[in-house]
Amino acid sequence: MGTVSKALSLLDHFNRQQALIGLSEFSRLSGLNKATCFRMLSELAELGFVEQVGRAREYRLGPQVLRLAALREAAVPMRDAAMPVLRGLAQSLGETVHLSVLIGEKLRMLGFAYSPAHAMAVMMEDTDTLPFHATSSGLAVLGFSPLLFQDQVLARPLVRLTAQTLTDPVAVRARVVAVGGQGYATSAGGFEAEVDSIAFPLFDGQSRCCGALAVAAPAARLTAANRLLIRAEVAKAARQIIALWGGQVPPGVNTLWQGLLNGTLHRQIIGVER
Amino acid sequence: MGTVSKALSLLDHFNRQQALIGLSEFSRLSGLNKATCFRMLSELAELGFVEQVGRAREYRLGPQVLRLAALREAAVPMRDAAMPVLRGLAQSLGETVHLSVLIGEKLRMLGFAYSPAHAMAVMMEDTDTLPFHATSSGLAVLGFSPLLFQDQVLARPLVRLTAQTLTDPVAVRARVVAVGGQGYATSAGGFEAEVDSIAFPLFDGQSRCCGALAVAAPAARLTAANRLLIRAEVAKAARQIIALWGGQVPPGVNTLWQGLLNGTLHRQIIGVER
DNA sequence: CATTCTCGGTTTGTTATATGAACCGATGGT
DNA sequence: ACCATCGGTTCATATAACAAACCGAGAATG
Repeated sequence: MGTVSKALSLLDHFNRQQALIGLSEFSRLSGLNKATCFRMLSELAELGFVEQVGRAREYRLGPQVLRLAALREAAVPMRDAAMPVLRGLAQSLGETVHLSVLIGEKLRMLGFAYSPAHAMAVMMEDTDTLPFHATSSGLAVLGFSPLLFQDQVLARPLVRLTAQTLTDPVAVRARVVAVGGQGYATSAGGFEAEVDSIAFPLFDGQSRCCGALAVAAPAARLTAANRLLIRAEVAKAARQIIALWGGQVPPGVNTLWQGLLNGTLHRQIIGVER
Repeated sequence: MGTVSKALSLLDHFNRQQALIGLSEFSRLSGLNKATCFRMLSELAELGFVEQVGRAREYRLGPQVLRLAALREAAVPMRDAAMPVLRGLAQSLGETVHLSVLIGEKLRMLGFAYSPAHAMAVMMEDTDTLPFHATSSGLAVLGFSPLLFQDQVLARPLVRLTAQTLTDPVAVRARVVAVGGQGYATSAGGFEAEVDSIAFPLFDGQSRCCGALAVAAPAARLTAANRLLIRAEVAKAARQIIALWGGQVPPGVNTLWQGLLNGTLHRQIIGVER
């Protein structure tokens, strides 16, 4: 691994829980020598990627990332474009919604939206990187990614997070194939006990899968009827986001999704008649 | 300069005009060897800081910066907090407003807001780094920075941008001292001909100057009366932003600003009476 | 008040890594 | 057919990163 990668990997240790990290802690977290960490952090600080704050001279992310993000959004509106859709979806479903994108070989959370509808909701604060094998988002992405990428991911150790987590590559592969056949993915308690989720893949301009949109809810609230409604709404929102991003849904997937929408439309009409 | 700095400096060549940069162009812009650029960009790409796009495999900023910016904003709301104030100010004044922060030893633009009030407005698209000696923002920051920092900045070559640009360190130093005495800075055509601006310094929690809020307008629209109104409004907005950032205006500056507000209040009353 | 942590930061010889000139095949314009 | 330029690669060389040991300061502990 090159020096640049090491330095920038330091930034990966920041998360919503741990916004402040000291030098020694960086050394511990990264496994790098303290002197190495120091030099890297000094360089990062000089460039504004981190800044030192207060009493203990701990480090936190610096203002430079804001500038770059603003530039990126000006060139390629992505987060700004998607967030309103997320918020709308969270509100209409009354459940937590989150959006993740493929960065390198990791699936990373780009944003989320809560609903105030219920006192109990799935929290996403501490989730940064989504395991492919244990989340509906991960399965959704795998389901529409090249076989080569699937193999790479499934070759990595599949960590057990709950009693329900699938840790057998063969079992996961089967799920991935199923996802590819139905156009979306579901997960039941694989990431956190009693939390189910439904995820739809997102596609870029070349119809490559580049992320996922997911709804996560307490298993108890996901009745069969709810699932149908949610599935349809998330599909619609995923379509919106893909459109906003200038993406292109692969034809095969498109027809799969059409089916879902029609089915729901049908049920909604029935619902009105009742 | 360390490798990390070099690699991250590559990202500085992106701007709103040039969102896509090829390998050779990077080499030219940065003065680094093409092979060096390639390796660095490859590493940056792997981490998602840049991504390669389309036909010519050119590079652009990647989604990773969005993630980091979202984290930073979650920890230290800054841009998100300030932007509404900028927009409000732009609207109420009918002029372009911009916000810059000190990153390392550079003053970099973090955001701006336009007003639709006039067909002719000052554009900020292509401004990335503000020269200290040639902008009101720069002078505002210098006016409230430690002497050591002032010296460092004034020791650098002072580039002439327009016929009005002050390029004599002694003259600039005099302006800086004056700024310190009046609590804000003005600039007339020093950055771009026929563009005047008024800037107020911003302060962090330790009362250190960390940026500036500025209004830039065509010189013709800045009548004496307008200047007074603008000065008061920008002062108010700067106060708001500082408060939102958890900053602290130094006592001396605070009394200076009080004077400005009172003066304007007086004039506003007169205006109403007329 | 002395002891002992751990903290952020620094030093130094060693070694691994970044560097840069030349090169390659592809592409596109003339 | 030519030439220029593109993104990307190779390899000997030199530079910059590395790890361990060391500092002084501050907080906790006795």
